[in-house]
Amino acid sequence: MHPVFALVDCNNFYVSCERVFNPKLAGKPVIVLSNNDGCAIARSDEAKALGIKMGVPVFQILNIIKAHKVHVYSSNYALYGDMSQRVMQTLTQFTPDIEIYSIDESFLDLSGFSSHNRTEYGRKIKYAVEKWTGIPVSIGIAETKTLAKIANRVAKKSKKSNGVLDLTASPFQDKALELIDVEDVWGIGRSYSRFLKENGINNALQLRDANDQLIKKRMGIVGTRLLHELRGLSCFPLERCPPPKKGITVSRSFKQAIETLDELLEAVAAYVSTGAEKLRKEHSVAGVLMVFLMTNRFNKERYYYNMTTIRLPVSTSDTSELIQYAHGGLIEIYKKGYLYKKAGVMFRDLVSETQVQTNFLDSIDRIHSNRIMQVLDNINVKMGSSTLKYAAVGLRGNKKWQTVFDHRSQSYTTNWNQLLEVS
DNA sequence: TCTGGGGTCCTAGGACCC
DNA sequence: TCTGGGGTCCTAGGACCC
Repeated sequence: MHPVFALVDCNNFYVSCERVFNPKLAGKPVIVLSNNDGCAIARSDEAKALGIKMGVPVFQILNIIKAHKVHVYSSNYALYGDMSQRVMQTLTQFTPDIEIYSIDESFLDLSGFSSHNRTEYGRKIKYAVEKWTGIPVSIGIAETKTLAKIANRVAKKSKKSNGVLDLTASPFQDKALELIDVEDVWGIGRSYSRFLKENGINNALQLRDANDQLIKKRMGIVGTRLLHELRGLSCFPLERCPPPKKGITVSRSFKQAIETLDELLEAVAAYVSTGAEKLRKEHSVAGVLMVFLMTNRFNKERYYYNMTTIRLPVSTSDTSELIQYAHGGLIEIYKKGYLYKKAGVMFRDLVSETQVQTNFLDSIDRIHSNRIMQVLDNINVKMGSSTLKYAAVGLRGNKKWQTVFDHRSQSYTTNWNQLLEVS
């Protein structure tokens, strides 16, 4: 029997989250910005209609923002994460066969439903999510994940489908595929779409019917699987429980460029702190630590990037220990005389904290340091993150590297001090 | 002047070994 | 002048995703 997937995708998710708590934004152009209020990363339909592209730097669209009174928000990940959980919880009420694919998308397994019930069930799901969370969603249904993605896209576009489209055994499947530009197919990015267009393949239908050898030669096994998926042969099963993370990265662009090693040491200490916190939340320890720093990547003159890899003698999630190693690495790769714009740390070779390989030369009291980390995490959870932090992060406020969010909405759902006022 | 962050998978090539 | 072949492991870079 063929599997059947539904892809539930929140419409303009970050914008929709802002709208839930500020209904006046309905029907108006709204955008949400990346860190440091740098780029537009979410746009309402009205903002898209104004020609605001995904990822465009804000300074390039200031005139559009002004002329059309676009509402601008800094990103508020605490809020979006919380709203995401509510949406996913609602979906779980409908089926336990769910794969949470990203902050705003889930695949559901609908194989058990007969074909004439699926659209109706999709409508029920859509209605429930909107009613219980305030977030509008679209649902695409098909035999493979790739086709479900396409169905979802058509569902969003076409008035007739009204947000839910079942493409399984549909006489309109070819028409739907024809509507989808090849660059909008899941798995086709800039480089592949250029190649495909050079070969006269412009939409999903032409890609489905393309020559296998041509695709295989340029896109390898990835391309072959993609063709299978478009032809209705499922290659990507539903992943009910996500596999454990392979790495954790924390990196930030600085608000202002910095030159001195001292400031970089502070920034890196801060990134290690958040990373180690994430590590402990996952109950993992890292075997490898990588540190990198770079100048502005858009300035080709005087560009510098460097990275170092540190194998830790004993896998750990201890903040102060990791800060020490990271500082060692940073000193190694720092070069004087550059204007640095970004730095970061990566934890790799993660394993569960229960299976740490101890080292016979290890001189650290790990039971003691584990207890300190627990106390630290507990206080920061209860009193707000970074209530307690390491001196290495720096005590002065107003740091050049610190990320800014000048247009942030309140943290309606996650902070007691900022509950929505009802008037 | 101003340009996000965090992931995964695949592949090619080098190092090393027998 | 001739100077193997094959396997594994690791890494860097490319491509893609949200």
